[in-house]
Formats: sequence, structure tokens, C-alpha cells
Amino acid sequence: MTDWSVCFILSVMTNSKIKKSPRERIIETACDLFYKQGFHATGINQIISESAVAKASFYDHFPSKDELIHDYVFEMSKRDFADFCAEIDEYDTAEERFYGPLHILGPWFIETDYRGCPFQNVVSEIPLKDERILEMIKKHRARERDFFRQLGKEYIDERSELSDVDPDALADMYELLFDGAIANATAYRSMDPVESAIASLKNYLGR
Amino acid sequence: MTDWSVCFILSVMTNSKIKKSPRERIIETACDLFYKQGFHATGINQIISESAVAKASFYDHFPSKDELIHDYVFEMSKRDFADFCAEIDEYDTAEERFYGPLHILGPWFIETDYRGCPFQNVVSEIPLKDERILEMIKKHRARERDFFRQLGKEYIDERSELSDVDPDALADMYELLFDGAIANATAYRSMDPVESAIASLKNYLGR
DNA sequence: GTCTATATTCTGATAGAC
DNA sequence: GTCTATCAGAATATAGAC
Repeated sequence: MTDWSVCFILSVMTNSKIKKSPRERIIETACDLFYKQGFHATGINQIISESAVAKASFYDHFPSKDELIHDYVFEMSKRDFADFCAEIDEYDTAEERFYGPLHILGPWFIETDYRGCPFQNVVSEIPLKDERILEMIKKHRARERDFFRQLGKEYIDERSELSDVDPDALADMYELLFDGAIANATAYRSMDPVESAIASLKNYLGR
Repeated sequence: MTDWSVCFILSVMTNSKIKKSPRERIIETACDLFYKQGFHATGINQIISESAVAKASFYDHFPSKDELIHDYVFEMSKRDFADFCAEIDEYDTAEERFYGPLHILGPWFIETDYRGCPFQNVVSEIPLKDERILEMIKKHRARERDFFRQLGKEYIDERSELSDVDPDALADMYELLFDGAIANATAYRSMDPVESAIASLKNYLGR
């Protein structure tokens, strides 16, 4: 392989993939493809070619394609929280932060070709027997729910007229509205369900 | 073939499959398998053998496996409504009927090995480009939302203290809570999210 | 690179309707 | 007899996993 072809390969790779280890490149590629195409619809050959590793290297790092799904869920959970926290931090008031997770969805739908909640998608593709994956997904959702609870608590504490609102009931409701909004927005390819979720919360909080 | 062997064959077939045409058997089998295993994870050979048709017969009725997904969505939508309507009719009061769709989920989770909303699962497996499927799913959800609206309207009309509740806002909220509850109950394999949805509605309606 | 699985097509045969 | 629907299975091509 000449230097030029190396240059070419590097140039067509996303910046984020340069200099990363084969293992990191594989996981990153798998995340992109699994999310965009789904797990079963993504072949191992595509993962191998797009992550620019040798087939032997792949099977050196992972015993099988199935194992990748664990890393996928783990990685997506990490990303999801990092993204949310970073964006929520931008908001100034407790009210903005409270509605933040829902407001954030809009740009995500437009900028990325959004395909719904990755964890929901995993649950619908894998058999419900894989305890390890289900545990990770449960953990993610529980963390997400706590995140919503925290945002709700801060909002409640700031507003005296909200003092009788139960933060736990609010968090449970938020989680359901949030997931329902994502599911419907994905199917409808419209932000209307997200608007409905916001309206429902405002209604519930009496404002 | 003796009369006895015919008896035997008929007896091992599910009643529902007796006397049905090959086409009907194929669709019925496909519905079962796509729902239980997912679309991509289900091979054409399994569909063919379990529906007891010849391979040529299958391709006589369907140009490809992909086409089956349309009949799958259509059939599941039909079943879904038939099941809901039948069960809701059993309830006596407007209040019971209003919470009926959520209460019904419990037995479904226990009796069938529930794998979440079939339409949600289709959306996560197929590329978002297939307009025909997306249209059917949109139509299903819109009908479902109207169903919730109707139940809400009857409940509101019956109770004077609910007279200021907007049936449309309530229906939007119901749809989101319902879908969120199904998604979470499937992932958690617990009815807690369904209970949360019921609690949220009761809270919202001030009771 | 190898081997398996999958989707699809093709061949030949049977049974009933007209 | 002809036509159509069905069945059984071989043959092919492709894609997949390893």
C-alpha cells in the first residue's frame, strides 16, 4: 500500500476515527451502523470494512458479532448521558432545564437522521433472554428517570406554587411521556408528540 | 391416507389454521413469528415450514419476504383493535373503560410472552423509507388516539367535576403515557410502568 | 478463505374444477 | 382434456459468520 492510499483512507475516515485503536474503531463503527440500520440488518463484513480492520483483528477482539451488542448498549448509554448533561448545562433557569430533555429532541431529529431510542430498538431486536443487556438497559432507564427526578426537584424547589408536587410521581410521568414522545415522533416523523409531552407536563403542573 | 391420519394431522394443527387457505396460513404464521422473533431474525424457510405450504406456493402468493411485512402490519393492526374493543366492551362504567386499555395490558404481559408494541418493533427494524408501512402505522396510531379520546370524552361527560378537562389534550397525553408504559414494561418486564401511567392519569384528572 | 444459511427460482408431479 | 392451485424438493446465487 502506498503512502497515497494511506492518505486517502485517512482522509475519507471521519476525524474521530483517526488514531484510534482497532477496538475503538470497531465499536464506533458498530454504534453508527447498529443505530442506523439495526443489529440484524448490519453484516459483520460492513462493520469490518468500515472500521478498517482486518477480519482476523475483529475476531481477535470480539468472539462473535453478538458480543458487540453489549459494547453497543454500553457505549450508547454513555454517549446519551454525556450529550444530555452537556446540553442541559447550557440552560440558565430551572424551568428551562426541566423541559430541556424534551426541547433537545428537536435538533436531534433534524440534525441526525433520528431512528428513535437506541435501547428501545435493541429491546425489539434481541430476544428478551439476554439478561446482561436487559440489565444495562434497565440501569440506563433508571438513571434517566433519576435525572428527570433531579430536574423536577430543582424546578419544584424553585417555585413555591409547585411545593405540593411529588417529585417521584413527576419523574415517573416524565419518563413515560418522554419515551412515548420519542416512539411517536419517530413513527410519525414529526415533533408534534414532543410538543404534546411538553403540553402534558405544563398542564399537569397547572401552568 | 386413512381417515385416522387425517384426524391426527388436523388435531395437531391449531384450530385456527384448519381449512384456511395457504395465503391465510402464511400470514398467520408470519404474524406469530415476526412478533416473537422479529422480522430479520425470522427466516423464510421457517415461515414456509410452519405454515405448511410449499416454497413455490409461498412465492406464488408473495413476490418476496419483504412484502410480508405489509400484511403483517395490516393484520396486527386489525387484531389489535379487535382485541381492544372486545375487552373494553366487557367493562360496565365509563371510568373502567377509560382505564381499560392500561388494565388490559397486565393479562397480555402474563398470558402471551409479550414483546412490546408490534408497530414500534417494526419501526425499529425497517428503514424509515418505506412510506407504505409508515402510513399504515401512522393510521393505526391515529385510530388508537381517537379511541382513547372517545373513552376520555365519555368519562368526562359522565363526571361533572371533569367538565373542564380538554378531551384532546387528554387523548394526546394518554397516547404518550400508553406507549411509554408499553416500552418500559417490555424493557423492565414489570407492570410498574403501567401502574405509573394509571397513577399519572389519575393525578392529572385530580383524583 | 471457507463454510453455512438464506432468499429466490426452477422442475416435475398431483389433485380438483370446469 | 385443460387449467389452475398446490406441493415437494433440487438448484442457484448471494450474503453472512467465523
